[in-house]
Amino acid sequence: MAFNKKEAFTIKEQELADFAKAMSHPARIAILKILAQRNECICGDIVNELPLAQSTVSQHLKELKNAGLISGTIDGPRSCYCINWKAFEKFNAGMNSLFDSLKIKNEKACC
Amino acid sequence: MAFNKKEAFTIKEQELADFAKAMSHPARIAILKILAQRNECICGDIVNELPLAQSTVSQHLKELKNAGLISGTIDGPRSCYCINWKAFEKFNAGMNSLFDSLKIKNEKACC
DNA sequence: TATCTTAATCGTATATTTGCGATATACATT
DNA sequence: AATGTATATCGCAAATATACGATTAAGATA
Repeated sequence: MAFNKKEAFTIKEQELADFAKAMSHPARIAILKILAQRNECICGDIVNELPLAQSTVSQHLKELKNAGLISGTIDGPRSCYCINWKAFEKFNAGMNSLFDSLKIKNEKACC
Repeated sequence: MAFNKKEAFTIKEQELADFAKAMSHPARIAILKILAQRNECICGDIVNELPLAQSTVSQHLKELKNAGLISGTIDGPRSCYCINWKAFEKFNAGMNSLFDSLKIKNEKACC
């Protein structure tokens, strides 16, 4: 019964939801934080910083990459990841367009 | 084996992730959009606007409420929901503090 | 009181996510 | 060539999320 109804919504709604989903786990927030704090690209040092197995971290990195929030390049035997800054700007823009109307009408809210 | 490792991360990381999770489904984005566009509180008209069963919508509303993104009050036989504007400000602040460092160092990114 | 309307909750089926160990792959080093 | 190191992927188990119909509860109306 639990068929996927996600495609019944607009592309914009789905995109915003996908962004949010990519950030919906503390491990992935932590990864983004690490990437943001170090200005050089990081490979598997991330694994050492997190309380998770290597395979699990790799999986989280893959999800962030699929969502477009980070990009990764292979550098010899290791991988290098960076934040995709433009993706976050897009996310921000989507959020703003969602709530712009609210900012104006906010004072009329009843609960 | 898939024990919940979420509590191994910081409170801030968990809070940001919880926010994101609440918005990680297009139906919930759509609900927020409806609440933002109408400046008066909405009850179950939301159900009519969405391609989902009443029980499913109710479940999504509950999740948004648990996450603190909306508030709801009972008005006779119906329920009235509103966006919790302060919650979104907090979310925004959390996002900004996550990426402030990146804004400065961005030009050094290597991939 | 009997009935209707609105919305929450329960029970259930299915889908997706999370996490790990094991394995595979790819480059480096000896 | 053999070994070591770094990472991705596979396969599996457990946990969570999604969705719906049925039921319940509470207020409104006949």
